[in-house]
Amino acid sequence: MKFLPVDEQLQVIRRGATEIISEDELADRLNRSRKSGRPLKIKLGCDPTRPDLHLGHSVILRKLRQFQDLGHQAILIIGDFTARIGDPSGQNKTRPPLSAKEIEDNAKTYLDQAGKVLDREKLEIVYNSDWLAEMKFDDVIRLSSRLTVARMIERDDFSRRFERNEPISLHEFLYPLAQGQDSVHLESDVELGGTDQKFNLLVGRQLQQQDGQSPQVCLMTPLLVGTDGEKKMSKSYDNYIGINEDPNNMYGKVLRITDHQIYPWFELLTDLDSDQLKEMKAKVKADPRNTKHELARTITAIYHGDEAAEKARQHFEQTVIRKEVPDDAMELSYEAGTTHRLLDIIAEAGLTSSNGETKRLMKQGGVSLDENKVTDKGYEITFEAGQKLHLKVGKRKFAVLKAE
RNA sequence: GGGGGGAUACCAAAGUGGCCAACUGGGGCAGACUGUAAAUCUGUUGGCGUAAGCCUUCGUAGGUUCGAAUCCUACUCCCCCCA
Repeated sequence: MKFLPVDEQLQVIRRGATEIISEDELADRLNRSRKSGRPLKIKLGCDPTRPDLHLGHSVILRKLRQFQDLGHQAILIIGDFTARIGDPSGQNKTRPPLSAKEIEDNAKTYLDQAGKVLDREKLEIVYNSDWLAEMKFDDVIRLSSRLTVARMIERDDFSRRFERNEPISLHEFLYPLAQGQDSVHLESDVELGGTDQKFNLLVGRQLQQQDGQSPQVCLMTPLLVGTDGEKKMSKSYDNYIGINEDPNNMYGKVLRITDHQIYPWFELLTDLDSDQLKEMKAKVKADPRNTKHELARTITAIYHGDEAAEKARQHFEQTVIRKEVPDDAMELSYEAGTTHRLLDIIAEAGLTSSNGETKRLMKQGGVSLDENKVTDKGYEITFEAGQKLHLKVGKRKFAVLKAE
């Protein structure tokens, strides 16, 4: 394996990274790896508790991919054992432990989705139950003696919970130790994580050092701000864009972000090089509208391909800008001469979750037939042969009613 | 082991016998507006029903009462203080 010159590698690695502890050590390792021809071991742990990946997760996965492309060995740890604890980082609640079956299913889903970002062929996948489950109580005691309570509770997620009288279970203290033990076991050279992982990553460093290994380099990426423009992207805030999301939704959701997010998203979610990024920065200012569309298209194309991205753009223009019924709207057929209540048609098509909701929408002007709002709850349609009606329910649900 | 506090809809949080399907805020949804699915303003936010009305919901199970989220009993879970 031939490696790029160290400074070129560093340039790629640095992109979008918040902090590297430390860069000198990293350069040093890259140098040695280049000389010996041995790739670095890059560790990323994943938590198989919530299997649906979103663009927020993709930031760190993309970073791992970059290391792969530079010729290094990416190791993805499925935290099947640590998932039984639940990472307390940034949490204000104890997480409920999962069953073995749930973890297994989640891990599979996770890999399917992560495979869209990573090079699966070159990826090493390990399960941390392989070594953590083997540890004796004795080993656990020795491990937990390495960190003091004071150090633990100075973390703000713990101290905050402590101050607010929220419960902290004792086993949560073991999480960073377990994660650190992973690094010791794998003898990792670099560990990746979000900025919220700093404490955990540093524990890995400390444990390696105490075990006579050279401590891993810690690389942190920023937490991606979600579609609400405020909080980090997360499923529980419902401000996320899933990796598996269909192209139309993906495109539309990207377009929803605030203007000042456009640039960071380019930086963290796309492959533009530093020159292109610089150009983008200027573009965002000059023409936010089109630049945002470009962002939406780029991101959608990464996960669904160019063609789907282009279709998504058209879909958006059609439905949101021109407020027309999209070409791919569901079609419902009715026998000519029959009469149906619109309420029932909507219910049968599953466009709303209850008749109450449909009535509410009607009252608010959210239901229309061929561009005409229907506000009468008892509205009935008698179909004539060959008739075609465009039904719109809410902002994004469409159907074409046909009479045969 | 002892003492105290708590559990309300998606989340937070009022309500302490009828006016409670339950104040308010956040979130969601819709309308107007917009380059936008952003921001803003307005409305709306358990189910069935054209409607009158009915049904389900305030930790769980019983009870008191014409009537309970509200009172009583038991249970489950959580938090704090002292040890």
